[in-house]
Amino acid sequence: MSSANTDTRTRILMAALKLLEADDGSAVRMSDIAKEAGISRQAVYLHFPTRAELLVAATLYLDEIKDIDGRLAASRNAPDGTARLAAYIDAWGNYIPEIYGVARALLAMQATDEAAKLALAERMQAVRHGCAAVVQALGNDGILSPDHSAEQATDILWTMLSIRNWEQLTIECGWSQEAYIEKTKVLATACLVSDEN
Amino acid sequence: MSSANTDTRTRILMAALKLLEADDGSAVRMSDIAKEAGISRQAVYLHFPTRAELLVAATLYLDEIKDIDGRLAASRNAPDGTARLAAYIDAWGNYIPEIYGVARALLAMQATDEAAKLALAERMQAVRHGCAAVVQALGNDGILSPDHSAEQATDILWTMLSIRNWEQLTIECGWSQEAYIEKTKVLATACLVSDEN
DNA sequence: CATGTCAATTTACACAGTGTCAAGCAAAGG
DNA sequence: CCTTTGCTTGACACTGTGTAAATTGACATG
Repeated sequence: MSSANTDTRTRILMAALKLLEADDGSAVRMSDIAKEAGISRQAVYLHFPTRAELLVAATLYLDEIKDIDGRLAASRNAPDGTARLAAYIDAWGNYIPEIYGVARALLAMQATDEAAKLALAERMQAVRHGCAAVVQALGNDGILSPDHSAEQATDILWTMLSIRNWEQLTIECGWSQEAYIEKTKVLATACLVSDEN
Repeated sequence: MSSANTDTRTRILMAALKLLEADDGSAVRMSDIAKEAGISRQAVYLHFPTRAELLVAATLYLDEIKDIDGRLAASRNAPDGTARLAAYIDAWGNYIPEIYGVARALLAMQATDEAAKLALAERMQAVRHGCAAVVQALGNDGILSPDHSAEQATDILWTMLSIRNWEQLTIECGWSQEAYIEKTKVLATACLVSDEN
């Protein structure tokens, strides 16, 4: 039946997420996921033809659970460009640690697997669209730095908000999540908002 | 003989670098390197016990060839903090594309291989030291932004100059190398240099 | 009740890539 | 001439992914 089908599929995804959120995300094997889900390794392949597709499905499932769309959408209600920038950094920046385990596995896979690469690129493009909207709002307020075109400003914000940068600042440099958020707001403002005022 | 030994070892490293600089760096296998060097796969293992150690040796060899130390040292002669920041971004930023192939392979390996991870971390710490020196110079000139401690400023510059950011801006966003260098200078200045003056 | 279907199982296997091991060979140097 | 050094060939173990075939158990429908 379709519901039992969905249950097993969901169990696999939950098992994958649980393991990916543990310390070493990239080392999760199909057999580990199967064991965690309480089914055979081959049964996993009945639901997901490849490891890459399982990981992609896991990220989509995670987005659904965490309601990333709703959280990012909240930043669209901010009254002006500056508030919108801050709200977007809050929403996305605080989302990163929740998806880091899965993202890390996907990030590692993209080096070798084309499917993983495309899936990740697609998801990152969604973030880029959010950045473009923020830049647009800054432009509408007339406070976008004249140093950059809208396109360049989007590239800059998108790069500042990359998962890799979050990883480097929090995990490698030891910044707290709060410090990361606050500093990123300050830096993004310094880079994108014109200072005459 | 020791010289013949060194010759073969060097041939292996040159072969590895040649392949790693080609399009898909992470897919270079031990057998590919052996073939390129004109020796058997097993002979490679006589010189390098693991793939990770070969890659690490390749980066060290590349640094030697490209004289990274000399190039980074040049920035130490800059007259003031601002010039030193610009010189450092010039030196390191223009070095990145030359080592990108090898760096990418090492970056991909660090997800699974502890040796690769440590080697890369060590090399990146060298860059971080350069960043710390630049921040120190800015501090001596009294123009370091009061928003950040010296440590934080170092973390920020180091993160801005990461290979991942170069990759995202030039390869994914399509910026030219010149644009990357110029923009990075502007952004680093906006983030680190206090604007009262 | 018989039949078909569908999920999942077990077992087995193909394949790629890393790393190990053993035997042998060719050249240089005492 | 004999030993050492550097490399070769060939075989093999191991891990992890993905494929395939035969089987079981549940359940629904004629």
